[in-house]
Amino acid sequence: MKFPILNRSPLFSGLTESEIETVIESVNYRSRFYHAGAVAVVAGEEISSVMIVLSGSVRGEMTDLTGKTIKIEDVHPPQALAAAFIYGREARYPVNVIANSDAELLIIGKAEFLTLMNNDRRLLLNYLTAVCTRALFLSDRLRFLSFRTIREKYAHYISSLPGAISGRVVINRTQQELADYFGVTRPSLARAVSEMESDGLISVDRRKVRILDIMRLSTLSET
Amino acid sequence: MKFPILNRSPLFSGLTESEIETVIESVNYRSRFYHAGAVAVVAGEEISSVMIVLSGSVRGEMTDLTGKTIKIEDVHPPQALAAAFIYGREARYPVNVIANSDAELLIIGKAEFLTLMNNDRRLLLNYLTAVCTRALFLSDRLRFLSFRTIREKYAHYISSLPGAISGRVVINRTQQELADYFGVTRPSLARAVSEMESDGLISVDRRKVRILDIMRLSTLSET
DNA sequence: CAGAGAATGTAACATTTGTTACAAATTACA
DNA sequence: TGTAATTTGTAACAAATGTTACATTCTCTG
Repeated sequence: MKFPILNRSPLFSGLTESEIETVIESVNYRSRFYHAGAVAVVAGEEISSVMIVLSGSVRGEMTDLTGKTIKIEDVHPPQALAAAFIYGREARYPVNVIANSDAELLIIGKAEFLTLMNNDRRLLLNYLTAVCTRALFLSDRLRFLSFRTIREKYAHYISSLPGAISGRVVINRTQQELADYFGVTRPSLARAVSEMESDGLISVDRRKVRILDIMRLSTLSET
Repeated sequence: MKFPILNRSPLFSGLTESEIETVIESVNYRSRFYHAGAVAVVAGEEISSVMIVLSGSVRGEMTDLTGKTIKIEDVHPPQALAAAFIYGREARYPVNVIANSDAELLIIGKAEFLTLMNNDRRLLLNYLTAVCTRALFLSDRLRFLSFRTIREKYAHYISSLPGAISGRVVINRTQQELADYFGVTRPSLARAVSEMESDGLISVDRRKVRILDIMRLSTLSET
């Protein structure tokens, strides 16, 4: 098989190796090598293809007006670049894409990829699942960042956990992870939580939280 | 035609009235009436169908543990409910959906809708465009909410406008809209902007902004 | 072109969060 | 089991934002 790594790609899940090969060979794909440091995509460039990392790794990087760069994220095989944006209206790459190491990308025109999905329901469902799951994730993140105060975020968060109705929940993240999820600093989160505890809203033992005053807690989630 | 409103639905754009009718009639759809106040969907319910508002209107509403409700948004014909989430992994409705007035919803099972898309490339592309555009929108919002300070958001915002390179940009939103977009209050935004002006970073005349000190401005966008 | 309504500028004070630093408790694992 | 690393708790001060209120400037429309 030409690109064995695709076996592990969610986009091709459910297809056998030979099916993947058949599918790929049925379209006008190309693969391109990039030396370490080479620019694969410039931010703002229109998205015209599906680009899948086959080997090596690339990173997304933003550049400001002075040329200073900020790394956004690494993309490893067999992930695709900006997968959830490809068919968006006037979709453009939000970041520069640069090879971390020597890397190879599989490139399939987006019209061709559409044809592939049209011909194989599994590919279609795989892609739809990926895009919709991404939208769900983004929407979920957005909800928490939209709450004004840390107390609101925390109240909303523990209310959505299983066990909230019984009044006992367990948070399965570290405080740091939760703080990152909320977009705040850890000490600020810790302070907000301990204040909620001294206000009698909750009682906290590390990751175990008891909800003591649902009424007052929920007034925090108001908009 | 049975559901003339679908003519104006982005999901069916590019199809003639009769084509839409043919498409719809080819699957197991149903339509359901809801009296004003009736609950069409309970939050947390698995998304098993595409639901399109045909008449009347419905609203998304969140309920907290005490039963208090917060209205999230109205959905009018011919919009679909949670369109971008439908094929997500274990996708569930994030909100309760309640009829504002007497309303009619068109309901097509998601497997059936998948078949429709498989059979008509235009439907497929319409849906993909909708979902990807939504992902783009969410991702864009998320970026701005992720910046810590208002100055950072503003700097990043004006840097991304056409004309930023030439140093002159025009913001085509009201201050209030921009503040909402950033998730801050309007007076806070106004203050931040006027402070940036007195710091010599920019010069502002209502919606017209001149970028005076790109270097210092861009250090604000660091992460 | 005048008046109403919308948008913007600004200020004082309250509240919230960030920053930094360190101690205490827990966990991982050699 | 003991030690290092991680995680959590807490505090003081600085910085940023929210809140409220009002003045000013623009814009639309009769």
